[in-house]
Amino acid sequence: MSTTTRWLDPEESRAWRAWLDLNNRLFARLNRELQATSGLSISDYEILVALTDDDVPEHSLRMYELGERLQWEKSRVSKQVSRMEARGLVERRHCADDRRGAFVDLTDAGQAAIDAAAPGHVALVRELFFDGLNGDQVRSLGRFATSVLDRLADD
Amino acid sequence: MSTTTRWLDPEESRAWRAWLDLNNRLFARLNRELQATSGLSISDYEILVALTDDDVPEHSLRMYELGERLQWEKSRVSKQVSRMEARGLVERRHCADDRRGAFVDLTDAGQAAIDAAAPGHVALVRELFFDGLNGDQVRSLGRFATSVLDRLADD
DNA sequence: GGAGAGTAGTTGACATGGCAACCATCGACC
DNA sequence: GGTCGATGGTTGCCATGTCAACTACTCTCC
Repeated sequence: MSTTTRWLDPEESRAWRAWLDLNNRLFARLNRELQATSGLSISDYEILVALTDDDVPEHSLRMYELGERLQWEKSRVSKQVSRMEARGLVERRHCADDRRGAFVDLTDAGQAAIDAAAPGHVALVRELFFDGLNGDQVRSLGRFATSVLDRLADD
Repeated sequence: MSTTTRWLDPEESRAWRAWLDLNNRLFARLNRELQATSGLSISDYEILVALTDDDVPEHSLRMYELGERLQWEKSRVSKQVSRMEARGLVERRHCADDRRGAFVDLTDAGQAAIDAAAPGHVALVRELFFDGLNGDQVRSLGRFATSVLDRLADD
């Protein structure tokens, strides 16, 4: 506690600031673009992607499972689903087995929305993020992300 | 527009998801920690860091300059400063030269808050982010961030 | 079969961000 | 010196996220 702080050296400081800056702008840009072209927010998009994942039968998930997959708070899931339900992108359905529970079902409109939004979104991610990275760099980035996630695991 | 979408391959997809996940959790963790140990949010912290930067005379900046440095919307700066002013961390001061303008001054309490918060915050950034990166990797991460930022520049 | 712990989901209070509209002032130009 | 576009800042409205409390079940164990 009383140890002298090891501040970031200039190289690290630059890298850290660039990282912060990068993320702010990247997400802001992706969000704006998504909003402008398809009326979806990043959060909408993430829900829709989760529901259209290959291993999701019937495009339907329990609330809590959605939360686990996205690593979201349950209240966040609940509110996001409410907003999207109001716009007709998903529907809640009561769970017969567990009367506390609820399913979230993708609607046709939701499917249409993700179909319309995905190509442009992926293209932008590619353009901004992956262009200029070769295979090795993608792998090393992946390793780095994974190693930080490991250190974050003890939540 | 009618071109077939080039979806992300499995490697890219993993890297992208890991990246998203990483950022969510990293920022959440840094925020929680900062909040718990010093009662500051990341946004508070960023403002205080900007005001205590070496090249800032008198720990005082014009609102618009704060916005430029942080790359924040002006309304965001205004609101954040209001909240921090209410807690005594900064003060607004009228600008004599330009009667539209306002300075933001760091208060003693603000200085004390950043002094108290910085060591723990930096230590956590180091522990979570830089540990396990050698100098080469830091540099290559920095280059990557910079290259993406360039592509984002046309905002 | 009933008490109590745990789980699924919702809600309310609050902090935060973005966008657009607004006000006041500045500055350039006639 | 007056007009008009640009600039600095604030505000309101809305979307989003967190945390903590609350409801309603389910499960375990006696």
